[in-house]
Amino acid sequence: MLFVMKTDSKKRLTKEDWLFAGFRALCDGGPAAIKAEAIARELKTTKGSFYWHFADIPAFQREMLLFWQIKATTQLIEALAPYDNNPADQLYRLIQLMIDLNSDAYGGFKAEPAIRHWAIFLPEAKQAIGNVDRLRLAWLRERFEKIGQEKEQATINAANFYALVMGLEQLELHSKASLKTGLTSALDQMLK
Amino acid sequence: MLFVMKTDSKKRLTKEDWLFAGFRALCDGGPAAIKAEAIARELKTTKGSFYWHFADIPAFQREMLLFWQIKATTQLIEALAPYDNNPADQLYRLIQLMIDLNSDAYGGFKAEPAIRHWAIFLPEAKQAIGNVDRLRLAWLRERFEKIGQEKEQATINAANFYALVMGLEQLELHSKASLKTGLTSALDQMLK
DNA sequence: CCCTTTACATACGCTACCGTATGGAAACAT
DNA sequence: ATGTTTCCATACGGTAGCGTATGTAAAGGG
Repeated sequence: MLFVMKTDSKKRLTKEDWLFAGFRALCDGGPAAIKAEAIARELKTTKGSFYWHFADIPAFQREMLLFWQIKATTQLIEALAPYDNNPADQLYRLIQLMIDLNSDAYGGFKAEPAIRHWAIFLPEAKQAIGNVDRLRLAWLRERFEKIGQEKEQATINAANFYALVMGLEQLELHSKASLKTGLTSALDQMLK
Repeated sequence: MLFVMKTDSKKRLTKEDWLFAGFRALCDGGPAAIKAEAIARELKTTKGSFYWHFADIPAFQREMLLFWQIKATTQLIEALAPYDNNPADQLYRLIQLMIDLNSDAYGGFKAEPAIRHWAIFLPEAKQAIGNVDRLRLAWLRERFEKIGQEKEQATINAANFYALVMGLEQLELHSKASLKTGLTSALDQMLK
């Protein structure tokens, strides 16, 4: 059997198993749901395992954030690297990517809104989000500049485009279709 | 003495006192900080008071959401009603209003981001946010239509403008100045 | 096959919060 | 003043989570 179940038929757990379970908890219960005993029950084990893999809850949270941070920065940028010679195309492709990612990413959970929320109150999370945002914004700004915009306008458009995606993501009054038309419309306006 | 302190020199508390304290707790500790005993300490009283004014925590949360919902819907719309004959002007004025509101609103706390993220996990909050969003979006769409845009484009622009504000609000990489130039730039593009 | 390392189970004391019960003080009416 | 209502304090039992300590089973090297 090549494709084994992730949750079942495995006696010993890895750190990653715990981290994934942590993201699941975060996503459907919020930051307050990141609790050793509760997640242990979900994994059908005990917190003995948790305290073996992690020193304590804060350490666990730090590992979660680090894990996410890496994924969140490399993922999109790598996926769009092949089209690096056509920046405008990259931006339009990005829209579709965000939409797909938003519905089902990271092996079954979309963590970004939850983490962004988490960041309001946990300084560690705030820093993680900050890093990710800066990196993505720099990438976006680069595209707008490559297209030929002045630095100032490119910066504004990058921030606006990014903020728009973040905003639409949480409004949740979007069908996938209307989300795409909205973003496309905005991007059209930005590219004059 | 006309302007007395809100927090001090008052022996008996009102429901509103508790609600305000609840918002303060929400804003700097997150939804998990909405706890009867903790807030009671903050108010230098005991939870006896809490359980006299409110049945339990969920009831308290519902009252918080109701309170906020009313403020959040009436506040901006009323403030802009005087300029109802010039929709474009209203939109540009709205930008300044949002900026001011974002820095210090509702008597010292800016609750919206916290509530918006609260909404991810608490259905009651989700509904409150939904109501507010719908009402604001309808108002925005009306402006764009009055300016002369087709219904479809007006709907898109309303959603995009609103989402942009929400997104920029949480990016927190904005000075007040850059926030204004960003929003103004986007609005310029939307009004062709 | 034994023995060390790795991974988990169980039990414990501790703290923080919930919601209830009940007593009592302060404000108000008459 | 006295009774009533309004508001708060205190004490209680219960639950849930944290982190520690210690026992124990499963892998893997020699």
